[in-house]
Amino acid sequence: MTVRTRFAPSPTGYLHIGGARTALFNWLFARRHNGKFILRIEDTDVARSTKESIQAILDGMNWLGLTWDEGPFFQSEMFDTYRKFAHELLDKGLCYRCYCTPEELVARREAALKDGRPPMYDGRCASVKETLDKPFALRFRVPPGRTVVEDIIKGNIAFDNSAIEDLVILRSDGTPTYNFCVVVDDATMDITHVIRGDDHINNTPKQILLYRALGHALPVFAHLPMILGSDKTRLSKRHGATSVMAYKEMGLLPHALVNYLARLGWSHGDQEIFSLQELVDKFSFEAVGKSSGVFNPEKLTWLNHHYIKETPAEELSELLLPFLKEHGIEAKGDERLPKIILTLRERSRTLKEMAGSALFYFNERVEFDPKATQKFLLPENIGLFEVLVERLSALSEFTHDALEAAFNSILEESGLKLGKLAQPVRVALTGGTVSPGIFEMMEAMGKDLALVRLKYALEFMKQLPAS
RNA sequence: GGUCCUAUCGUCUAGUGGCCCAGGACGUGGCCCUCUCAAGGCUAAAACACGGGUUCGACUCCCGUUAGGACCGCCA
Repeated sequence: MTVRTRFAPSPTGYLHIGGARTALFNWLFARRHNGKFILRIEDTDVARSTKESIQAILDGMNWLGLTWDEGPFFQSEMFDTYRKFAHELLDKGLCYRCYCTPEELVARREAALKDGRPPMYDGRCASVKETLDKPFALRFRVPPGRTVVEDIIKGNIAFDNSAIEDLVILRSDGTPTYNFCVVVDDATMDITHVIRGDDHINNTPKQILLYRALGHALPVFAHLPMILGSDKTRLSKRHGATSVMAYKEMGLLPHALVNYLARLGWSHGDQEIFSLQELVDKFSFEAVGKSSGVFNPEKLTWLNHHYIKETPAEELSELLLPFLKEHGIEAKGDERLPKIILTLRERSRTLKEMAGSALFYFNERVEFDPKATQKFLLPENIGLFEVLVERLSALSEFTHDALEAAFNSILEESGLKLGKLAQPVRVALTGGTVSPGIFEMMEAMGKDLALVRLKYALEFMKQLPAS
């Protein structure tokens, strides 16, 4: 039997971190076993589902590379199927008409909660024999007994059916409800492994009962532990960005997120870095932990930095373009870009950061940081800069090694240490005191721009009142 | 209130009865390297929630306590 897994988000918002991990584990397991990964949109709540959300989820999946083999299927297009199955159950007496109105139910639930009783449906319509001329919902008749969920992550979990209420499977407006749709879909789509968050554990016995009522074999269940925020409550906006696409906008590489998410709840010895292929080869539920985990943005950033350092400069060039554009820089076609990136990637944890520190390579004129100029662009350096401009102008090759040689000759003649020359030059070229190493930076910048800036700094120093 | 899940450094985790006075990674501190900032190398501090069993021997098995979390809709 071929493995079939599915990811079934409801389109009521963007793809969030937790959903992405669920999708990833489904995808990984399917790939690991040469199975199929199916995407199904659970949009039975017509009021809350939006087209934008569907697109946002698809975008998130595509960005992460979680490609699906079948779908996307939409539950809203399969209402007839659910109705058919629901009425079959009604014919068999496995469900019944419930004439209670939503208002009555809400009132009863609140009263029960207030009295400290379980807010369960009391089953009062279960014994109504005649068919009334009133709107009704269909409720599943939960049989007595015990239901055991065999979960390959959590182990066996037993539930007493008396604690499970007769759930509505078809609303009074004829639309089906979640638990019923899930079962009908997973059954008809031949899903072999239901992999989802462990917030669904309490739904599982209901679904098992529904499977049995439908006469269908059970899938294997795998309930993943939750992802928590720093305060150990369910991850939400309060904890920072939860949208997958927000991480794209922050300049994360998709594989960094994939690697991070995979390691959150799953492990393979002490290994931290995994290629996609390694993930596929090594993934197994035996190595998935049972306890929830706290989402740690710092570690994600570390991984991102790692992958930035490993990505070829040419590839990074393409990825960096939109981030530069945000600063008004159109760098497409700029041949210096790969070299520029090589100088920056050791010190950029995100693409956004990289773009931010690349600005001085592009802007017409550098913006002098007053503190930096006060400390380094001093009149006493005028002579030094004049010699430097002269030597550098004469260079036929503006490369790291040639520049280093030119600098060294000046240092030898003046008896100065590199730091004495490098810092003023750095300020002249970048406006500040922090930058990549000056030789690689100058090579990446190009001779023309470097000389323009050195000359400008020279003028700047000459304007200064002599101390 | 009920049902259910979980419990190793701040965080992610290794550990499947002796290899553990508990290993790795992120983060944090120190040192080295150094033209600044990084990167890199070395190094330090940092954990088996608690109490009972079982066993020659428990981080590992069982039971309880405590603490966290999730769920209890004609939402998904």
